[in-house]
Amino acid sequence: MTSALDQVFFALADPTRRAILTMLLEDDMAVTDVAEPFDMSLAGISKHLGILAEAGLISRERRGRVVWCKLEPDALRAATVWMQGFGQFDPVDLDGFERFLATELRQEEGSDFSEEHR
Amino acid sequence: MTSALDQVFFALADPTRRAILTMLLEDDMAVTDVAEPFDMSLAGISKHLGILAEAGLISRERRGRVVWCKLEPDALRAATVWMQGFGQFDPVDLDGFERFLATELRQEEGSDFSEEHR
DNA sequence: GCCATATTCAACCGGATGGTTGACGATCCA
DNA sequence: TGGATCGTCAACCATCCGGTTGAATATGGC
Repeated sequence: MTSALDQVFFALADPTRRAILTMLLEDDMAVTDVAEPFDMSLAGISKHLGILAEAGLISRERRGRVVWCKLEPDALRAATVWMQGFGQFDPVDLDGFERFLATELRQEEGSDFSEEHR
Repeated sequence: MTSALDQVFFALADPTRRAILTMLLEDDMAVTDVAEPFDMSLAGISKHLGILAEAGLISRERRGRVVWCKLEPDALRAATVWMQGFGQFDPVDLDGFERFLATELRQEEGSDFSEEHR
């Protein structure tokens, strides 16, 4: 039996999947568009999306022949609560987040997301 | 190159490792005592501790023949900040944490931590 | 109906994970 | 010195992960 926490943390442990979540923060996206920046087969991305969906972090809705992916940030709540038990952290420091995202992206990108995710 | 975020989330994705962190919330512990509640070899636990230490979530200090494990909650900061970018969550709700911990432990324990972690 | 587009499924592969056991290195104590 | 305790290391094993390719399944447009 894998708990919800297992699935969420596991999903977050992969840089490609975190990058996808970050992209979805901007707006809902079609699978093909999600895949575009990555140097990976569409099937590969589809698997990652499956894992994110399984963890509840995104939802997928087919509209026509396009499957739209939508961020479901509520799935992070349990994990956040769990982590908060380990210390008082600055509540919602969005500037800090921006800075952090910037460095993470710089780390994980080549020119785009295309190289060395492992 | 595995980023710090990779390592932290990966470390948190395992219920045994989360249980260890929860135990260390109470107090520093010797490796043998950490291992005691689990139905797993000492070497197995030692590996988990290695992963937690690698992620910076705990530190280990040998004093005499005993190795003491200490929680290092600061390692969670980056991960927390990252997650906070995805939504406003209740700032530091310790009651919620207690409730959550309770259910998690109920889920993961048999009578103690001894059965079915996978 | 037919072809192109969008996405997933299935099989496969190398490498990583989570666990084991057994030997080894340290340290304490009598 | 010798024995017991504490912990890690090394080798091994089954399973899982992240990726691939190629076929299969919708759906839309002409």
